Amino acid sequence: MPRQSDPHAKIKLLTAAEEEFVEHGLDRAKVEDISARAGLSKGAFYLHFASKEDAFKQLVETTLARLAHFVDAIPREEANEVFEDMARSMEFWLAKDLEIFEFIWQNRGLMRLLLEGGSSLRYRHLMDEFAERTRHVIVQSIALGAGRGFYRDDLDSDLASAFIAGAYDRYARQLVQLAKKPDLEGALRKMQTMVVRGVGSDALLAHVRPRAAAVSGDSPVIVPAQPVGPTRALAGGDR
Amino acid sequence: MPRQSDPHAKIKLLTAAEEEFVEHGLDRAKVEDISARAGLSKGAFYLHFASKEDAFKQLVETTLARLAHFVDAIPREEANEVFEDMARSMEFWLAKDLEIFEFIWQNRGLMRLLLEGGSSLRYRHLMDEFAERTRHVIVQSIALGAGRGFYRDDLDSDLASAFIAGAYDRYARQLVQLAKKPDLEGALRKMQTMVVRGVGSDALLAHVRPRAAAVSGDSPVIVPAQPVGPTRALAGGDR
DNA sequence: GCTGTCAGTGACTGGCGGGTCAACTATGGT
DNA sequence: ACCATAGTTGACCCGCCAGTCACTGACAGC
Repeated sequence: MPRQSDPHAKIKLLTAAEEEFVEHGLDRAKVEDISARAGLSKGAFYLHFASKEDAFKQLVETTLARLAHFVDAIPREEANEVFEDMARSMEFWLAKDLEIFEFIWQNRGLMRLLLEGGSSLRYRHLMDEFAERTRHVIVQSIALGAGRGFYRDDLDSDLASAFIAGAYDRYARQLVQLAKKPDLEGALRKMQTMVVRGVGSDALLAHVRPRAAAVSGDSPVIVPAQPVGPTRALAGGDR
Repeated sequence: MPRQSDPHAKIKLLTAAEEEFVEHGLDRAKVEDISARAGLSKGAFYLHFASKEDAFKQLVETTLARLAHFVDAIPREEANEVFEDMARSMEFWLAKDLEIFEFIWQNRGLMRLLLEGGSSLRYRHLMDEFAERTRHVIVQSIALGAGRGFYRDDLDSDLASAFIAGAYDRYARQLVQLAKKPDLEGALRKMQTMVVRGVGSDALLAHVRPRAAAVSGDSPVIVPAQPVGPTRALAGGDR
């Protein structure tokens, strides 16, 4: 049994590959550069991966799988009776959001690549699949909340989902660009407040920042600079 | 003066190029395929464009310039006194949104490419520039509205902008995927309602779907199927 | 009809980079 | 020491495609 293979080789290659993909996108990342960055040769790369795309797929699939794991857990937990209580329900969702966005932060390089689409059009389906799967979980999860009068009854479900998804989606896109980790919990709490104001029933709304806002705790920032208006739609429309 | 050039050649090439770019992305679109689709030869392509990227830049730049035109017009129009009246102000914004989304619909092929990032990472800056420019216009435009008490004073401006931009951004992404043109005005009106509920002051809120919803006109759809909940973030998936 | 010009052509070139493999090297067993 | 085995290397091969250019032929003017 002569010569042992470097047990870290594959990990080093995956790390290097992620960095190169994030920097240049799938198409323009070069296998030579990936192996060089890992301190190995081109040949070594092909000992561990069938092709450049194979490495990419492994990266993306494992990341999305781990992300999906958080989502898949929801239906089970939701059978719980906490959902009879709106306040506790909101806390549950907040905790879920926090878990998910924490993961996004930790994997911000790859997530940025996926969200910004540097993975060439042929890989959109991976993201789409994940999205569809998530949507399905959400639909069944939330049916409960709907029955419990959590939401306004005059909503257009397509638009409301665009509305909610858009807000969190955009925050995710913003997050992966940051250099320093922000106060995730505070941000998600505020986001939840705005979303609930937008689509929640009056009953649910009562559980959100009960009355006046500026009491003490988590600094409701008053910012005259860059106020907000009903446009900015579009593209990277904001920072 | 021998031989006239086909006056439609460049237009045919641009059209074909747009289609190929939309289908395959910048990197994988082939100049041969573009010219073939235009019914011309590869050589003809290079009579009109310095390179493949040149054609791409021309397409993107002209489209973004036309889009920016709508946005740039806002500050001038906003000097108007309609902005003293909240209801008229909302109608103004709605009209603007409609104009912009109408344009997006008409150019959905290219917009899809830009939003989904099939243009290789090196062209993000074009979109980013546009976004930054838009942001600037919005900031100065809305400063007015803030002074007039249009918005809640406990907003975190970064998050509120993510919230608003996200909603419209997501709707744009959804729109460019559709095969059939939806009722844009109805959709944007509902979106505005949700957004205003999320960030508007109580005063502004009073101008939105005054009281109960289901009166007559624009069908407030009640949809038990796929209800909506505070999740779906993320990529197409939303929280 | 003849000629000069120039839009348009498409075979060809060059190089880039994904993927291969014969040679090389480190290691453990005898 | 020497061999057998398996990990590692990087020069090489080759397909692909952006970009070139000598050539073709349509057309205007005479």
